[in-house]
Amino acid sequence: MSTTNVKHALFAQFARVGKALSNANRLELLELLAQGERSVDALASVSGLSIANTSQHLQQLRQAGLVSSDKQGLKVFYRLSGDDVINLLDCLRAVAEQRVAEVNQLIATYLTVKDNLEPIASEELLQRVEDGLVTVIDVRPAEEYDAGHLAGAINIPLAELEQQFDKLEASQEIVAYCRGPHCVLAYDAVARLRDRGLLARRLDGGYPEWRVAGLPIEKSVGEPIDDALA
Amino acid sequence: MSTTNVKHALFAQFARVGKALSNANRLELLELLAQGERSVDALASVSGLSIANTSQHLQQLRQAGLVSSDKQGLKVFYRLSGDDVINLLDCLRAVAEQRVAEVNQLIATYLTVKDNLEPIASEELLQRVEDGLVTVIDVRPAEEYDAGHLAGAINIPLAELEQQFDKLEASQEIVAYCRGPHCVLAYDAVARLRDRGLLARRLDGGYPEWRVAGLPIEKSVGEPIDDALA
DNA sequence: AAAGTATTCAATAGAATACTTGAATAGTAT
DNA sequence: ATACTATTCAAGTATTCTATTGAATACTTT
Repeated sequence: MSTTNVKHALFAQFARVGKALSNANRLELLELLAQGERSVDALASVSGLSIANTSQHLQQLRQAGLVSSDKQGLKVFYRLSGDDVINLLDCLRAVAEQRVAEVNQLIATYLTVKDNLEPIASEELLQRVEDGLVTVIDVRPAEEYDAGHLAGAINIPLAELEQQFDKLEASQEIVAYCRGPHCVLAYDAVARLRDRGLLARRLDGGYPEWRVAGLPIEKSVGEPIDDALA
Repeated sequence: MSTTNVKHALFAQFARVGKALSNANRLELLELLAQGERSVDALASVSGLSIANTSQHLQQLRQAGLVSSDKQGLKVFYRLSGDDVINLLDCLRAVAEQRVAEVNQLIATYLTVKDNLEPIASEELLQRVEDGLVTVIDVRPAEEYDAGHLAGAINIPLAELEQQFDKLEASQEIVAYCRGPHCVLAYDAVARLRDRGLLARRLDGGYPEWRVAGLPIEKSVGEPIDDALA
């Protein structure tokens, strides 16, 4: 193989990974898998895709090396093949946020809450948690919380936010987080909390970023995410 | 727009960036642009693509926000729209290297030179350059060297390596670098130098990574890369 | 063994992509 | 003005991708 061909072959392999990232549904599946491993039908029901379609996208992701799978009994569980995949996704999001005008427009129009809503950084949050100054809420579905969450966070799925106001102390600042840097759940939660007069902010990043950074986490169960628990 | 639609719209925007990374030729163009800005026909002739094809790929990259362009006289010059794009490309390469078996096979079969050929890290190289312990050679074409290179590096394009052995001191270690982490030029140069009995290593990363890391660089001219100089 | 469940496979239609060719545009030089 | 150059546009073809449908496979439970 000539030098030029090696170069082309290498670019072609890199392009396989790029291709895996070129479809919105696959990106959503990757974000879901970043929360923890899941079976095909769990992924299908959460993402809203058909089972067959989900299966095919997962196989493409596997061929690109981004996810791995194994069969446990009847079900096949998929997971990200490494933390470097989470980094890659965050790089992709960062570039898109920086460069694609529509992203900022979407965020500005539908997600941003007014005034002082800069997200809080991980290190700062960690400090304030240790000092007991904030209440951290995880607004993801219960099964994702169970698969792993920030140490000290309580789970209030977005759907139950209104009913569980009593869990929150009005005097303390509240920090909400969810699946990742642009996950709508946390934006939504913060907006609702602020509507009720609470001091609320969003964590800059979600559970996967926190975990990859080596910050403290807890797990309720050691099991894969199972939507039947929801 | 509902919350779910916002989420899908965001993933769709991220996917636009992924799509830009899904083609080997576009990745090659991005690597070339990481060396410095260039006109369409310079990119076409270096990459071996037709002019029209190159132009169309560049427009896709521009729509994804990865490159920007402006017309100077007759020519249109393209450049990466930010250093975060270089980071994204490195993330992509790193994941591919880690996860796609074929990448390692290509590297192992065609690029790796035997024994102690671990690449040298940027910080280590910087130290050794300051101590005068190494000769750093830039094996890219002269026009890329002119557009920017590691401070203190001398330019010996790969094609001229054999003729320019006299520039190298046999007693000193030689470090070669080129366009990026998997650029074949540096692998090739190191292999040839070692064949001649010189102590040669490869820099871990290329000029773009060095520059983005904030390490010292030099420029011969402030101009875009023009292949007519070659 | 038979029935049931989870996943994958296979076939398909419609859309998108890559590359080529030749024409159109915008700027430069004579 | 005219010729020239660099790039983009437009059209066409072969290929690839997405999502759907229904069948096939593999494992579990009864």
